[in-house]
Amino acid sequence: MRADARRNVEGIRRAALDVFRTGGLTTPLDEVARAAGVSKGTIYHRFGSRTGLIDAVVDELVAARIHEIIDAVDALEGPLLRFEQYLLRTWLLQFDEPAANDVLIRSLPDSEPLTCLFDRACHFGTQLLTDAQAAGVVRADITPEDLNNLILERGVIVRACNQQTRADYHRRLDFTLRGLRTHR
Amino acid sequence: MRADARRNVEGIRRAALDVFRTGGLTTPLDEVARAAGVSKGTIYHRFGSRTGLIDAVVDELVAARIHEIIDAVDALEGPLLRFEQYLLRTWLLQFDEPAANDVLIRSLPDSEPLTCLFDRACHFGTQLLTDAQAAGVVRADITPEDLNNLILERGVIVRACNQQTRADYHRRLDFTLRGLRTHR
DNA sequence: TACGTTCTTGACCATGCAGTCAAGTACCGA
DNA sequence: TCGGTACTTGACTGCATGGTCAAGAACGTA
Repeated sequence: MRADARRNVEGIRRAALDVFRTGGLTTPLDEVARAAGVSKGTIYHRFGSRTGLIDAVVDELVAARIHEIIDAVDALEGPLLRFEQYLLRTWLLQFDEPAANDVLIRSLPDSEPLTCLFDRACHFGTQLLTDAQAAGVVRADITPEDLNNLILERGVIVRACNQQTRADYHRRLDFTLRGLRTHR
Repeated sequence: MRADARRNVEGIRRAALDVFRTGGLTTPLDEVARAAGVSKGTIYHRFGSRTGLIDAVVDELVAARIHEIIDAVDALEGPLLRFEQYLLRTWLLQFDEPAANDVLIRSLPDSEPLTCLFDRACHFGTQLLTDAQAAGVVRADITPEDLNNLILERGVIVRACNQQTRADYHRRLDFTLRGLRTHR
């Protein structure tokens, strides 16, 4: 690969990271091209498709964030705390990072590393749910699909041009969490 | 107005009711035109704009449904029951009638009758919330804006190509409702 | 029936996006 | 320095939408 081509590929990757970070993975590729100082054609030539470009950046962009959550929650004690913190942190990530949200709600043609990432998170959540239910602190009638749906819903909400402040968003998450606990 | 014109206006209105009922108020006007057996131009000539057409059908299409809810809830006793039934019925309406949902989430340039309809529902909800809070059965930290937001969120969710069955949707609404009640 | 007025048509413009490719440009080794 | 190959460009097609308007069709009255 020629020197200028290598430079361009790196430039596009960096531009994509930047643009996707703030705008999500569905941002028009023209914007990435403009940010990288190349033409759209170059992106397609180098990465094949939007999906190809996403694959090339998704790890650096999103994977770390999701693994952070899993690790942080894994360090906590108590089934209710673990379950609720997992949801809470995921929901906040969805608010803060449109790109992570796109992965979590699968708003894209499933690429391989993306699907893998999603499945890992999904599996972890299911385990937390099961544990919390076994301990009797979370409603027994919640299914793994419900959990999945709770994250999906939040993603859709965040996406639809959210005008609420982060503080309000955060405060309201507590309403939803309370509805999942068991009560006498 | 000529006889054929009057016939067309009626046909368009009926087609719009039909098409909007199933597809929501943002359905392409070409579809309405096709269903009415006229060209798109005729709709614009007769109703001025999409908003004009909506104004001409929104009452027959949506107003009745929303008033039904208000009346039904108003006949109930008990602040918690009233509050929860209002939310529940509204959320189900949003699932069942995309057009009503469009009104509730204000996904359109606000036309006058539409705004009026929305405000009425909003005001009624606020009253129910206040009553329920005064009775101590609903969390005191919920604001009227939160209530509004709960409906908005549900609307956005329903809109984003919902694959869940009505039964699942209904079942999951209970999670959210539970989160609004007071608990020791 | 004939003609002016009302009405309708559908091709047209504009916008915003994905994705492609022939033609032109830039690199780099000989 | 030169030439061939690698690379880039940006104009193009295609699609879906909202909305417009000159020209032709239909009505209904005289």
